[in-house]
Amino acid sequence: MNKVKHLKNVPIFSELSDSDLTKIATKMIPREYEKGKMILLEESHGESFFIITSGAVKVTRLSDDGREVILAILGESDFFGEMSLLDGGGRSANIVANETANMLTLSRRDFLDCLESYPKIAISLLEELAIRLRKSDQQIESLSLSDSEQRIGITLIRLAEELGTIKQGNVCIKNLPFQQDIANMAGTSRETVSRTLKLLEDKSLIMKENRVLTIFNFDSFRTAFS
Amino acid sequence: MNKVKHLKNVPIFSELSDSDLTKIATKMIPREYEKGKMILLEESHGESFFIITSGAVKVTRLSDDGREVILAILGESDFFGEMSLLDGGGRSANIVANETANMLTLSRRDFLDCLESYPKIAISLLEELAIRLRKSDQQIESLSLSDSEQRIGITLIRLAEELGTIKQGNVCIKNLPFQQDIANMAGTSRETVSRTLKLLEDKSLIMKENRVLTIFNFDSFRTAFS
DNA sequence: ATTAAACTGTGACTTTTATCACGACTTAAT
DNA sequence: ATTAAGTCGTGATAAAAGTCACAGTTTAAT
Repeated sequence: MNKVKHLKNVPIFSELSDSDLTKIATKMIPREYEKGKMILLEESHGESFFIITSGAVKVTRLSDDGREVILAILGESDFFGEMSLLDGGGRSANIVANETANMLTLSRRDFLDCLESYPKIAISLLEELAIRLRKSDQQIESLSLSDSEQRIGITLIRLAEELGTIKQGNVCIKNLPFQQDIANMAGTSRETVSRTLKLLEDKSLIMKENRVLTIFNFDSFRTAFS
Repeated sequence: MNKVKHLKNVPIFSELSDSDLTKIATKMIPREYEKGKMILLEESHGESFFIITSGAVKVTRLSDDGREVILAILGESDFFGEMSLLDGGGRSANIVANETANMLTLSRRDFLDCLESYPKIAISLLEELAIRLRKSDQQIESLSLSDSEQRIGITLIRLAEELGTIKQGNVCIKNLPFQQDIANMAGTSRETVSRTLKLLEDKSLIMKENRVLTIFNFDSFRTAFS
């Protein structure tokens, strides 16, 4: 029962004292979702706030014809669900467990109470949303005026920041998402991802074998693509 | 000196009492910006929070080669500048007066003080950011999987919601932005906007003459494009 | 270890959309 | 009223990227 330990890693809770965290922790219910299981549905009104304690989920939107846009991949200590709690709107994103994932959940009421009682949480959450909005704007920019190679490069950077581990300037992404998922993040087709990864490998910017991708010299890779 | 009146129209202040608003209003400094004047620069650290009392501004990002992506067009009672104040990050968006505009401004310190002193403001602001994030996600979706006709349609909807007036089911956008601006919002080229507007006019979905565009049957237009 | 299912690489073809070019039209200023 | 600058319409062309098809690999399950 080390809920408090998990909470400390979550940015929006990091400024609270242990005793406050303990109080909040008692209200949080742990849940487990198997790989592929839908956690939030597009049409349902959000009812809970979720913190990921292990595993990963993908945040998607589905078009009428079934094509999927991946907005983000979230991992340990990331959270979600706050959007529908805040603005009451349904139909935001779908969230699916990308691998078996454990969560701590907080009910709508308890979540809103927290915001009222601990203004620091509200302010931290504002910071977090501001950062996300910035990232969204960057992505809009990249989708608007980059070619597919740039977009895929930027997507690899997003993945590296989210899932990668750094080793002497190179970043290693274990458990690389499938090409189709990368395509859905970059707004392009699976085949184009395949060809582009090859191209980047020919340019010696990346290396990949099976599900592991290494970006050489991450800093210069980053400046080259954004 | 009717600052309070203006503040009441701004969603994030709407829940406060007149006396609180009066207190806040004394800290706000009015400023005027002429058409074309840059209000916030990409590289500068944000120093103020702005509320638009008249006129309009456009929020843009510029790529290295000078191409512009328009993220939003803001009008009366909209606000901006809160992002850099919240996360301290520089280099978010450029903001330019699209027509001569009047603002009320609040310094970084006063703004953050407001959030601490009036938790309601923080919560309202959270709602507002959640709504914006949702819109951004929608735009990412549309950029990812729509063709240019769809994207332009969606852009017209955004413009109509922001700038339009409703008349018996039709929406009329006076002061339609130039084709180049529409192109920069929709992530396409000026020529494609020209051809597409013609196409929509041929389909009798819209009508335009000079700087005025009318969308017929806005509801069905909306469902057709989103 | 075998098999089936899922994922990937790649060529050929097609579609979409950007770009270029240029004349026509508007608008605002002198 | 004339001009200049900015904006718009439209054809021709080219480039980028999507789609299709299918064989080769990898992965996971029995």
